[in-house]
Amino acid sequence: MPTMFKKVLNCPLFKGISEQDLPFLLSCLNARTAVFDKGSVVLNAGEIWKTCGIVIEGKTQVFQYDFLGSGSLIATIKPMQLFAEAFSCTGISAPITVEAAEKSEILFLNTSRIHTTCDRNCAFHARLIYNLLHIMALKNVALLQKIECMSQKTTREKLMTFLSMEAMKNQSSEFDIPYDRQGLADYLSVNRSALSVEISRLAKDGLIKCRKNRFKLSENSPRSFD
Amino acid sequence: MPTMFKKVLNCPLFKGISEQDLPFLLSCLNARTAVFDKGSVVLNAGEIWKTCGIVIEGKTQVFQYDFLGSGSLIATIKPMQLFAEAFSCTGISAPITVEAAEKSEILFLNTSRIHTTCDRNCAFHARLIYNLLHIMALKNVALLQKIECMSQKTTREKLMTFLSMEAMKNQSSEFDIPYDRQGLADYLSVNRSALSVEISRLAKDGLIKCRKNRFKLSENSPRSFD
DNA sequence: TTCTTTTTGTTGGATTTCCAACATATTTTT
DNA sequence: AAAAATATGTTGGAAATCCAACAAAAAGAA
Repeated sequence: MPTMFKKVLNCPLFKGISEQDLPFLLSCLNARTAVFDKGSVVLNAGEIWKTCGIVIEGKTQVFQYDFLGSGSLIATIKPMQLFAEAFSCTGISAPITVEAAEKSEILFLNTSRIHTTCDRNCAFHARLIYNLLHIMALKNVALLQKIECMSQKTTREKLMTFLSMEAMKNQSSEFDIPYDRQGLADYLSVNRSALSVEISRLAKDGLIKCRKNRFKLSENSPRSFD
Repeated sequence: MPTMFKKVLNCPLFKGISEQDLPFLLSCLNARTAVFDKGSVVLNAGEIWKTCGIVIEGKTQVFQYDFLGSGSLIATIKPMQLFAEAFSCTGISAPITVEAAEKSEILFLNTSRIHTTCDRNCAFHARLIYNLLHIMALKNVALLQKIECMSQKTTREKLMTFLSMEAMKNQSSEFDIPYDRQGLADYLSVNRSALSVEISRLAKDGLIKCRKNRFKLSENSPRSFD
């Protein structure tokens, strides 16, 4: 456990929390850890989930099973990332299943203990609430951006919308994207080969330059960010 | 102002707050109201926004302007609904523009005052934080559901995913949807006429029954909820 | 009611995407 | 360095979507 303390301080949820406060805080949040073998189920769809999870070590994957029973990968949760925080806040039954993609150690926190100020009225509690709000707000923005990309009509527009956003984030017309081709295709919800075709076409039309994961929007592109 | 007090108590953000506490709370949150004429801009894209807004009366619309400068409607905000709460929590510059669709009265609240416990350590503050977390979590879930629908490959799958979710929410295989055909087409990001075709086809195939906005999933449909 | 306006359904052709199959390039392993 | 594995680019036909135009139905106004 103590070895885990130092790691967990890097989690955005505990940003600004000092190392000596952490043990109190974790007991306050009813924290418990568990280790899951590769392929085992961490959270089953349909359950009412009162805790959020933080991946300490390993990797878990979030699946959504549709009405036909076939599952699609929604997200991959890496160390220090949260999952199920939204569902545990709403009290609805989880529409997702979480599985360990490899042997993983998970830290579970009672979500309601985060926003319920405890008797001890600890100072770090306010910071924790701020952090959780911040994380949820960021996820919200990220989801909105994905929707904005996906709702474009053509693959070309989806791609340009995505690249414009990335340029904006990086404050530069030249930047690396965090996906490989298949990953980007999944994110934009288009066919991989169709995506490759469109990247080539945009390059041929002089709107972008692209080498591997590095893109550059041309100056004559509708908006540039130099 | 006092006439507005009673109305605002119905806003989910103030759920559980008593009428006599409200004035203190509003001053705590640096509340101010403003009236916007039809067509005027409430919030301009690019600004760093420190407040969230609540529509008291009227209607506002949220637009997202893409890299070509053409805007698409993201959401319509009706009385007692919040907007810009996610952006004001993150501190990023707003990627959206909010306009008054009709003459509207807006209540602005300093978001940071919500999660920063004030000196007075007021009891209702905890409730407010809980409410804000709940609202953001619900939005998060709603966005995830929209993404799940949109990421289906075919119009038929998009539609069935949406209808299954609605059936789940209503705990029944028969339910009303909150969109007309054009609205549903926009939500799923498909062509309206293609949507109509698919609804007819699903009905012909016996998977659903549909009359106006009322749908019924058939018993032989992959999942039913009776 | 009748007329007008709005919403929804239907059709066919143009356009776009998907998909499988394969070529080429890049990375990793031996 | 060679071989294997993985990632990316390219092609053409099949399938799905878009789109405009119009028909039918429903809702609202006169």
